[in-house]
Amino acid sequence: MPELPEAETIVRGLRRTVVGETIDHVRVARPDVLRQSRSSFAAGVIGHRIAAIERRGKNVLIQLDQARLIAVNLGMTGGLLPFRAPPRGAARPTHAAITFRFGSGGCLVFNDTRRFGTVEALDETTWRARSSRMGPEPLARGYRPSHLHAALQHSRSPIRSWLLDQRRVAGIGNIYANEALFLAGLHPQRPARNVGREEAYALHAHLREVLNAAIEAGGTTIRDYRNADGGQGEYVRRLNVYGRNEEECLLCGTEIQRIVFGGRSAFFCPGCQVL
DNA sequence: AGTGTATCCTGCAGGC
DNA sequence: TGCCTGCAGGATACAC
Repeated sequence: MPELPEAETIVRGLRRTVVGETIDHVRVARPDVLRQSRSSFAAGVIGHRIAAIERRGKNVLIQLDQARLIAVNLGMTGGLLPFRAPPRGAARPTHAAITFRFGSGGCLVFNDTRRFGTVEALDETTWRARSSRMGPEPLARGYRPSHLHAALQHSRSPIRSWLLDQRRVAGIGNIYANEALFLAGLHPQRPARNVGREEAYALHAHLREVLNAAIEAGGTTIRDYRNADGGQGEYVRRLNVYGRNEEECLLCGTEIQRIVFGGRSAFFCPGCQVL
């Protein structure tokens, strides 16, 4: 589910609600989302204060005191829901996997229907090593079009697969990869190394444009995704190709096509994106 | 270095 | 109504 814009929306919501809270207790309802034993996870979080909330790619980072943090990968259906008091009745999350209880009486729930998400307590050093294996942040000021162009030249893989690889660029998933490729006029199966300078520059600009616009819209809700307030992402209204197969291209009227490669659906306009 | 396939899960839509 | 198939914002491991 959540890509960079959805993770960013969640991060912004949590900054307003859970920073400053102290974790008094943790309930692990679904141990399979942990990447470590229940006991080392509990030992790594209990008694710690939440100092800040950050994002790296699609991961939400809950920064704790004493150089520790909780790294949350949201997977396909994961979400982080803050509550001022223990939720009752209809407000209760449907698939609570981990619940962090605060000294204030509030709590933070990692809710994940399919449980492809992961939650892990780490120290900063371990996280930094992990983070160094991920690609650059596409929205970072220092990430230039020339960097994208240069990196593309090393790979024969289809550009859509290249964009989904978190080791190459961090945070891009299937929705925004497809949308940016449409705006840049690039066929999803175009070999990365064949993308010319001008095209790479256009892709860089459209990637940023799509990600920024999606953040502004609060993300994209297809079915599961909800922000920290339970609201939906409005970017779904601005999708040009994702999920629009057999509909007309909004630019040229050609029928949007769906193909499958790399185990994922790709959506494109055969008129605007010629291989 | 690629690709295809399978795996981890649940839920929903569509066809019959 | 119910059963079946296919599909899903992700990540990884495997064989070829």
